[in-house]
Amino acid sequence: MKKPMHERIRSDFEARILAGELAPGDRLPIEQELMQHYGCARMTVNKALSALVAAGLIDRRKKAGTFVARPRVHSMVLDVPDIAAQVRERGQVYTYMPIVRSLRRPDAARIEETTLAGNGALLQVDGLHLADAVPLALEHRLVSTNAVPEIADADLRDVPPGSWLLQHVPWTEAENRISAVAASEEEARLLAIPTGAACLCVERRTWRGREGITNVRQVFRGDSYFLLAHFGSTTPSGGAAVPPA
Amino acid sequence: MKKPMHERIRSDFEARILAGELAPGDRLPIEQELMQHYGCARMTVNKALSALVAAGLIDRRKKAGTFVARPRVHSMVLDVPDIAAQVRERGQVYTYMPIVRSLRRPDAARIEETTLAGNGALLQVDGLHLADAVPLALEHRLVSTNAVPEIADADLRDVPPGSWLLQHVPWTEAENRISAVAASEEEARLLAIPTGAACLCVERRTWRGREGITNVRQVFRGDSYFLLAHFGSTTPSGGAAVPPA
DNA sequence: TGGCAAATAATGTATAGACAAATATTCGAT
DNA sequence: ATCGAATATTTGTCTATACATTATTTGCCA
Repeated sequence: MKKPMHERIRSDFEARILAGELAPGDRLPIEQELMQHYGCARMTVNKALSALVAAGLIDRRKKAGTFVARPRVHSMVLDVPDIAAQVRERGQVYTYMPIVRSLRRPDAARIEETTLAGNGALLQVDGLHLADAVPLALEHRLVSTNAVPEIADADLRDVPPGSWLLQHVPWTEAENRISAVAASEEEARLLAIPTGAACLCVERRTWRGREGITNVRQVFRGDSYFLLAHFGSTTPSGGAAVPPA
Repeated sequence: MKKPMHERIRSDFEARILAGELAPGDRLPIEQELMQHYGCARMTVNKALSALVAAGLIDRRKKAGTFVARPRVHSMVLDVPDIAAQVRERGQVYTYMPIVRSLRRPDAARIEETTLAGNGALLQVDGLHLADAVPLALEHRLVSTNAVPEIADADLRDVPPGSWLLQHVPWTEAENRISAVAASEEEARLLAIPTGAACLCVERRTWRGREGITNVRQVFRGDSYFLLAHFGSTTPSGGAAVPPA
């Protein structure tokens, strides 16, 4: 319980804001009052309030004062799946089935391919993720050989390329686009579902600094998979896979 | 150009880390060296590095030093949208069309309803979100009147209940379940899509402390909507809606 | 009254110094 | 050589003070 002073001030106000005791728009005491109330220096108060600004809980304006911010976006933590690990965690047998592996030039008609490849080549790796021998997700991946030249020699027959990349290439930035799509005829055949069935589609792009590393599109059977995102103190299990019916 | 010193130090290292010049695990100079290099006081260096710690870009250990953090693989930030704000941000006209509003006892057969309501009543609010008069999402919401007694008197004819709740009730914990579903016959009719079409489904539960506030299920037209999740420093726009074709 | 300029109140940044806390390293005793 | 204690290094916190910045308010003047 011997938290530092600035942390105590910070969490005090965090708690009061989250509890609704301080409503959006309410004004907080000025730093002078707070340093008297807590019996500390102004720099200490300032550090606490700066942290709340960084967290988006309050706004501060010179001469005007400090105010509780209006909540805008709900930023939540999304647990991005490592499919293999997740399936095994459920006690199922995970299998990866390679479909396509080809080293090629980017298709000039596709902007995202030329953007990713730069002046180099692309490795395309398609495959199927299975849980207990039942298709779970179809993966289509492009890797920039500029960013990851080693991958041309890697053995990707048993290891899914996502796991291989995680081991070998650190990334600094990533973006996921999550949508619902109807299974195309080919996707449906590979996933053993009817054409047009609802599937969860995750498209992820990964960078190191400005340089693109890999783009991947994963199509999950809609009846077998969902993603979990949460916000708060309790940290439940990560993303979750539901066994195919 | 006249950025404050601590901000200059912070962004310097942010840039070098994101560019890959400083790789995960690399050690940064100690504060003494940095204050000499930048010609400033140690508190200023410390403030800059503290900000990078808060951003998750570096780790610091006493006596050991400061190191570039390994990117957390599993968790990304998901920006959960306020639908109305998002649609307006795209320059479209947002409309909310109420469908059902009923104050009732929880259905004893549904565990999630009794759990949410406690010993109080439930307000059920169903409605349709439209962008430029085209259906975008169908929303089914339950609100605990124990947690939010004021909502019984609120005028929810024009304001979607999600926006109203955002303004009036802060929450401390939330969980999202994201999946792909096929539109039921009724959903398809309201969304003006074929029965069975792929839709993105977001089911969110929200708490303040231990007390449940609201459960909501939003079904988005799959051809019109996706979610964005992000990891990294550059913070682009939040979740995004695509105009219906 | 209206508009512009000065005063003022609040936050923002920075300093030098001090001590606390944690942990890697060194050194000593077994 | 091994374990444990002492030491040194590095970050963490806090203070008291100073001046800069900015937006609000006041007040003067037309």
